[in-house]
Amino acid sequence: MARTAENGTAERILDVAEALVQSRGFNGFSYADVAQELSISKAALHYHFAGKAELGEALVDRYAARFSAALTVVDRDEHDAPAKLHAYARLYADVFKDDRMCLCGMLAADYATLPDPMRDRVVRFFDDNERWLARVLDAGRSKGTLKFHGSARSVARTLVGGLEGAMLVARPYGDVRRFRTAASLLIDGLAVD
Amino acid sequence: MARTAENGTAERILDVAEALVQSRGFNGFSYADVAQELSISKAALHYHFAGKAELGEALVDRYAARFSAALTVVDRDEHDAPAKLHAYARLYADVFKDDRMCLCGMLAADYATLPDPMRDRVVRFFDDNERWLARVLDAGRSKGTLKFHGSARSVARTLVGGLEGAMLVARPYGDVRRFRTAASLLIDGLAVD
DNA sequence: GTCTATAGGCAGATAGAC
DNA sequence: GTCTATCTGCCTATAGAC
Repeated sequence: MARTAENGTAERILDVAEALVQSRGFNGFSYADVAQELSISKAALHYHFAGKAELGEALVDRYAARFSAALTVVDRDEHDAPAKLHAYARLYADVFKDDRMCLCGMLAADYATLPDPMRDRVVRFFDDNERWLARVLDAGRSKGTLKFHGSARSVARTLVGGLEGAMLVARPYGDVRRFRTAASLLIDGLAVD
Repeated sequence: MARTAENGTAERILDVAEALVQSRGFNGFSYADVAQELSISKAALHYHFAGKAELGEALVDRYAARFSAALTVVDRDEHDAPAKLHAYARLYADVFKDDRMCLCGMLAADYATLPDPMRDRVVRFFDDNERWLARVLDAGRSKGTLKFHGSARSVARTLVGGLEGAMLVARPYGDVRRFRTAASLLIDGLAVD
């Protein structure tokens, strides 16, 4: 595989940084936090990621790639639109652990303070999600398994916002059920009677 | 009125700090930012608010009081449930200006890093909102002007989350219409056909 | 690749004069 | 009430040894 040894460390840095950003926000964690958690020096972090901005970019890239891969799996495993939507909501619910919320939802809150390259990536994440959802919604309406008013794109945006917001508000209560109930209501509202 | 002169400064501090927190988050602004904007010294800020934590508490208190007062006005001016819900959504839309989102939505993102007194106030804000909405929803269902599945409390939570999330996601796009479209879809889904 | 040491800046906060 | 001056600590980042 000719894989260099540094790969392990970079991944572990991303793992720790990701958890920190998801729970504390981009301005709520430091290189020192990551270094301490991994028992390495701050300087070592700078070897793998030039600065916080570059670490942030890598964070969103990896998160978006994983999410995209998960959507591909959903497309492969679920064949009707309602099932795809429930699987989609489950992806969000899986994120909701250890005080975490969606990485990009958190970064949307931090948006005003983010460097441009990170901003672009966050917007692209939402765009990709909306596109995927709009496709599922359109297919469901055509097949008669879903019904809704307005454009598929509008409903897709409402769903993304609704799920992100459900995580945001559920987190202070530390209660996953709060998220799941909201997610179910959002999606069941699209079911045919 | 026997109102002391310091009142003006404290209010202006709160105004500036509020705007900063709503756009940058609680960890994204500093006493120096507020001081510079008002052309006063950081030490002057500490005279009015002992520390950042106390400033944060005052911020949420004032915001919650204003929101509560606005809900009272809605109750007085609007008499059917659908109109109240639309007025409620308008309160949110009014907040969405100059890169701002709901103060408590932003603080929900920062929740893991907040001091306890601020946490309690944020949760209370959401509780109050849910209680008000649940009351409106129940009344609307009884009167036959609204229809929905599940408990009024669950739908209330879904609405709060949906609206907060709609702001969160619309902000990176700097597009109020994105928020309004989502808000309309959420509320129109409760209308009787 | 990882370390120690350190630079340079900004954070929140305090002391004491006016 | 507001100021200047200052403290302490943490932040991101770099230099240079191993």
